Amino acid sequence: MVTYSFKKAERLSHKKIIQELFDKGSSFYLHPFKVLYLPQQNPEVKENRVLISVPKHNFKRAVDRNLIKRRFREGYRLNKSKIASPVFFSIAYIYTAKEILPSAIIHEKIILSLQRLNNSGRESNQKPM
RNA sequence: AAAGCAAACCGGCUUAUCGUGCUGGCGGGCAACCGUCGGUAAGGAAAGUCCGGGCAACACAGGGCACCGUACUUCCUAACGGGAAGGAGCUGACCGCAAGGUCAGCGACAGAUAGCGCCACAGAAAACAAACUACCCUGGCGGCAACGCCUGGGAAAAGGUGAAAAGGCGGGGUAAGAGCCCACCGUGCUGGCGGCGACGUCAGCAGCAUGGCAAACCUUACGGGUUGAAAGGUCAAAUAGGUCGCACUUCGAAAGACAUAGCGGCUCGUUAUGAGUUCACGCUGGUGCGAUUGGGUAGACUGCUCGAUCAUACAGGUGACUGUAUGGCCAGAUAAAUGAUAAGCUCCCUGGCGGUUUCGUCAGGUGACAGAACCCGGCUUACAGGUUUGCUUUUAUU
RNA sequence: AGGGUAAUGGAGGAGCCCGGUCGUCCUCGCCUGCCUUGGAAGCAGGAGUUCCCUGGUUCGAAUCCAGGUUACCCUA
Repeated sequence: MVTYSFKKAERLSHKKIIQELFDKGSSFYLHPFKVLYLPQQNPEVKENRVLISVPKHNFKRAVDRNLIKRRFREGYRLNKSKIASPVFFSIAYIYTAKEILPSAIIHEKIILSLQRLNNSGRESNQKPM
């Protein structure tokens, strides 16, 4: 059963975890995103946690920033089942494009980024073994 | 009917699938939470943060100075720099021979005889006025004369300069002139009447001595305590500390391993005094675990949404607004919910076709400005399109 | 959420408080000429600015007032 929900637990909101993610996490660029990720150490966490950030510098109006965040959340919600990694990640998406992209493109890019995450997830899982 | 302007109001709708925050019922779970069925979920500006108030904490004898703000009058209001009505002024239109009147619009509209200061350039002169040209008079010289030159005086009427030239216009008067005198207008003062008042109006007096700038300083009147939900309150991990207990170890023959004060490099060391123990000298430490405690960090909860509330009706008031009655509950997020996709409808625009004023139909496009963050009242700014009302213009019909 | 500062030739700055001969000045840059075999330096001359925008006050605004735009900074 594929669930399309997007609950609070799947959102990254703890200051310390975010700080750790930005300090230690790996990253890659995939237009229009910069993606940071870090395998989670806490064994109680049973799902991936994600945050989306849209710089105020690029989008002055709050309406535009909200629109991008909503399109991202929608795309992530529909495609998150494609994550097939054995470890759970903290993920940060930073929207680096200067213009507002349509939903279809954002969704497509999210799928691509999730596939790359899967690859790095297998690697990090094999290393400690 | 169309176009323009102004004001007020509105600011897409429906369905399907998936999903989000808050919340009620039921079921499951120790709990966190999960499932399910319901309810509810952004704006007219939520924006800019330009004013005002509530609320909260702290401060606070009274007065003055300084600083900041406001500025026609009366009223509305919790309050305001907001609003309403009115006054005076300016602008425009219309009516009228004119005097004037009506309508609409506009504005930070106190004081320049309280003081100090500034008024570039030009111009003779720019603020206790002033004689460049032209004007008038006296005297002298030249000349037949007209007149010219020089000296002394009168005079602000004319010229030109300037943003502004010292009340305006007309008449009298004069050598020429001058509020020097007079009428009207303007200005100032006094008084009567009307108005709560700004002010209006009438009468008298003053011959005018005293331009502008206060959005320069300033004066007068009135107002202003400071800080803002990151306020404030409650609970409270971790870490270090205080106290108590236990265990181990160290010192000592034993008691026991305490108290007070000072100093320093202040979780500790050292000095002094006391107390305990010993005849006396001397001695009066440390580690670990557990319990408890004050403050309080991370974090959580609260503040947090029922209110100067909304809708309707009636009443009062020219109006802003107020009162009464009945009914309603209308976001509470916090790395920050209110969305995505699809279809249809509707509105507007463009084009084609049929009718050819309205309209119908097909295809395509478009739907703005913009996202609550403690809450209200305003102001300002942004805005596709629509509705209503008023005014103006044009066309058609009667 | 609350608060502050700034905007002037191509670049940086002064001028603003207290309005006028201010689009004035300084440093660098640019252009032309001289000098040099040539270049640099130097010398002489020149061009270039809606003083962020829109209104208002005033005779007159870079300067005073109001509203707006943009940029930067501070408060956890």
